[in-house]
Amino acid sequence: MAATRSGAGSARNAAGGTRGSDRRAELLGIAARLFATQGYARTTVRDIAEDAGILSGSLYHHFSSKEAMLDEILRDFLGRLLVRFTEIEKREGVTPKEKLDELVLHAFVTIHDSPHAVALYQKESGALSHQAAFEYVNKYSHENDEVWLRVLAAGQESGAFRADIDVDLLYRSMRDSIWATVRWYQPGGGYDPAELADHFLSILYGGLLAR
Amino acid sequence: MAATRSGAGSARNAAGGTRGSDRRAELLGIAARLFATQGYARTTVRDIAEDAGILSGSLYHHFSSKEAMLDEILRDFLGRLLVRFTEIEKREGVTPKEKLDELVLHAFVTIHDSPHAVALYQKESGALSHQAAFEYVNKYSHENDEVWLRVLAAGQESGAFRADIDVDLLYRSMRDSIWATVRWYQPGGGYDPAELADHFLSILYGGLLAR
Amino acid sequence: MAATRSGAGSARNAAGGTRGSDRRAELLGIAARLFATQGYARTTVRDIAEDAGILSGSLYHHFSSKEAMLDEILRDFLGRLLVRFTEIEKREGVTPKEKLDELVLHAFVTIHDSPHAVALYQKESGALSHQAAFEYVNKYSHENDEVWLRVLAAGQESGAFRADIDVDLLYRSMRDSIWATVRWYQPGGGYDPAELADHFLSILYGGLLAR
Amino acid sequence: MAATRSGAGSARNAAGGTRGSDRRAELLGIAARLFATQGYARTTVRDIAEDAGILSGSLYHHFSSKEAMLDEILRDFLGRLLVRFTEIEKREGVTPKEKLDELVLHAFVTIHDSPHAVALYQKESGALSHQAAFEYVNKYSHENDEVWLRVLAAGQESGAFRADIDVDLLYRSMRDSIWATVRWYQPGGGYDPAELADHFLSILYGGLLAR
DNA sequence: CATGAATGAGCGTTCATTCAT
DNA sequence: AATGAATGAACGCTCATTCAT
Repeated sequence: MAATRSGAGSARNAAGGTRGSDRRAELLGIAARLFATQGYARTTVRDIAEDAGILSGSLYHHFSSKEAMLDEILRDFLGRLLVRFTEIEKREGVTPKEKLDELVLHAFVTIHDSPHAVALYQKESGALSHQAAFEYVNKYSHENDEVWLRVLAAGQESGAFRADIDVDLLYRSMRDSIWATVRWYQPGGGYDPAELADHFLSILYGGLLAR
Repeated sequence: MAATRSGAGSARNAAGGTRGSDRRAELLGIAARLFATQGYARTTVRDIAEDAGILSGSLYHHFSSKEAMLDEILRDFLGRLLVRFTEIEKREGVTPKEKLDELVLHAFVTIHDSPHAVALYQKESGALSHQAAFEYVNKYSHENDEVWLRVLAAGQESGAFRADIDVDLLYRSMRDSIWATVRWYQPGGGYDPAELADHFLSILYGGLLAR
Repeated sequence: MAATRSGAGSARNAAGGTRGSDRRAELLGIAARLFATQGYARTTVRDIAEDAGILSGSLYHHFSSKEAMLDEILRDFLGRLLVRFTEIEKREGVTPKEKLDELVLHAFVTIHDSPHAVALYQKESGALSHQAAFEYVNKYSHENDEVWLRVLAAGQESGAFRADIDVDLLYRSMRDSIWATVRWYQPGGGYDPAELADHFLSILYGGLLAR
Repeated sequence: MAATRSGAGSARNAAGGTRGSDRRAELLGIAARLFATQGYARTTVRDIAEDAGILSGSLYHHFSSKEAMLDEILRDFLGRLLVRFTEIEKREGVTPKEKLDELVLHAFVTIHDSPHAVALYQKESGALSHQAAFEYVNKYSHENDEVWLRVLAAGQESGAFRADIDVDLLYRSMRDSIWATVRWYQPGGGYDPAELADHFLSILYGGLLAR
């Protein structure tokens, strides 16, 4: 859907540049911020329109519905994420541990770069997962999960990671603890993504106990 | 609050049990389940009433508002939690590591016993934290945080836990990863609270790397 | 209706005195006060019940509906008033001016004795006058009007009152200005009914202009 | 307030008239009529909308609440009234009696021109006077009272009016009897405002008694 | 007599959406 | 592109009333 629309957008604007597309992106940015901050249900189309300096009816020139905005934001976000994670997994000549390092780092970088989309996904994916129109959210999520699980399993197989660990449980633990960071993370607020990744991995790899 | 009311109920109703109180509790249970499942905003009072087999107006015989139901659920849940956590921290002749074991175990037990209240809190506390009427949610949360942070700090001081770890970051990591379990945990579905606690602590204490 | 009910009441209580009747009167007093103070529509049966120390459902043991309470209050009030006004008009060997004096005095005395019923009537008669169930309010009011108009006309005929005055307009003026007193009159607050009557009549008879 | 808005309206809409403002005014007129006829509490927003040929929700495009409609009606009415009364009081080279003549005449003209606003004020001011949001009603009322009281007192001081009269009582009498006219006054129904004023003043000045 | 749980209709209000201009 | 008036469904809530206990 994101592709369809942005295709239509650029078709309309073939000569004049991507002015329409810019406006779309701007509006989506506003929507993402509000959805992330207040929750999708609590955010009204009037909130979004007001923030953009137009009337709510005018939003419908750009998007067919409030849900379509949510859809576009999530589809774009999850798509990009999967592309990057897959890229990391596919890297050749790289150990599973190094891949895990990269995955974790990229997750924290994503939180830094797209905090609203991340927060939005965290907040709403639960409610969305039972709606037919958002089937793809489950699909993307599942594919992302698979990447991480394969890397963890490869680490166990290679003997780098402890064999007595349930990778399913471990992965859920890691995932939740990494992505939940978005709730308190503030760009330029004491930690940068690399530091967070380092710290997280330091505990993960070495454990809490002193030796 | 629930205790107060059920106390009043049984005083009035010494012989026949606390029938009125039971109804309240029943309705609160339904509300908690729906709030947790669909989100507070998406749950209508008609949903709750229908589930209870009455009309929406009849709910107001028991509760003054939809918000009052949310309030009672959260207050009760957070109150109980703080009492238990504080109890664990205050235990004498117990090492910080043993206290942490107990805290983690109790968290997983709480997820098992009160999954709806936990999920509800996870979902809504963010939105609630800016509302004056739910100030107490922040207060309780903060006090719970303090218990865990003191135990972690004591562990560092005693030399049991690594000194090079930022306890704030560590605590957030642990907290998010433990409580997020509620999203997928199913009573009687392969794991019990003790297993989850053991597994979690095993990774936490020993780290992921094989030796 | 008032007669019917109070008849039924005393029949029920032939042996045991008028205990039931007292309770009725007490409840009607509370209702009258609240109707007068807040308006009929703004007063809920819960307000009345709460003021009486019972639950709203229990009111229906005494009265068949909220409207029945209003009905009984108004019927009683207007009935008594008409009896007294008629009595005054019928007095023999009394001049029209003296009758007018008496009517005015009795009006102020009524305001003193039954402020709630008066205020209630003032407030609600307009809305009631178009409802079939309250036809009798118009009837009573009209009969009261007729008494006053006959006395004023007799005064003109006797030569005591100016002949160039439109008695209809005059009566409405007097009526509104007398009964509106209830809005600010406070028993024991500086004026008593006789003073108010005197003052009112002094201006009415003598005019405002100095001579 | 109406003036402000219609000003804004015509600025936006210089050529085509104040269409938006007209709609507001039209809706306010309908509301005023219904509030006056049935009472504010008994009038539903659905009544108003139906009368205007729209749905109740559509009213909220023009007004933020039912109360806001009441507010705008009353504020506009009381504001205008105070302006006119003050204007009359301030007139130079005019005796107190002549000022009183003008005040009375203007009151009857107001009843003729704005019967709904007058009736609405008469009916609801009592209930409103205890609500913080309608504080201004008391303020305006009190200022209007003061104008009349000063004119009456000046009349006494100048020797034109009887000195043995309690102006407070007199004013309340006059006020209630004048404004209550709205309950039965019908434009084009036998009396015009000037006749009513003349008749009222004739009795007031000359008294009822024949000489 | 009174309780207390429940009804059912209706209320003021919100909000995503439509559409003529 | 945008406006602004309107829709229609739904929402949280109120309240007079009923009735089994």
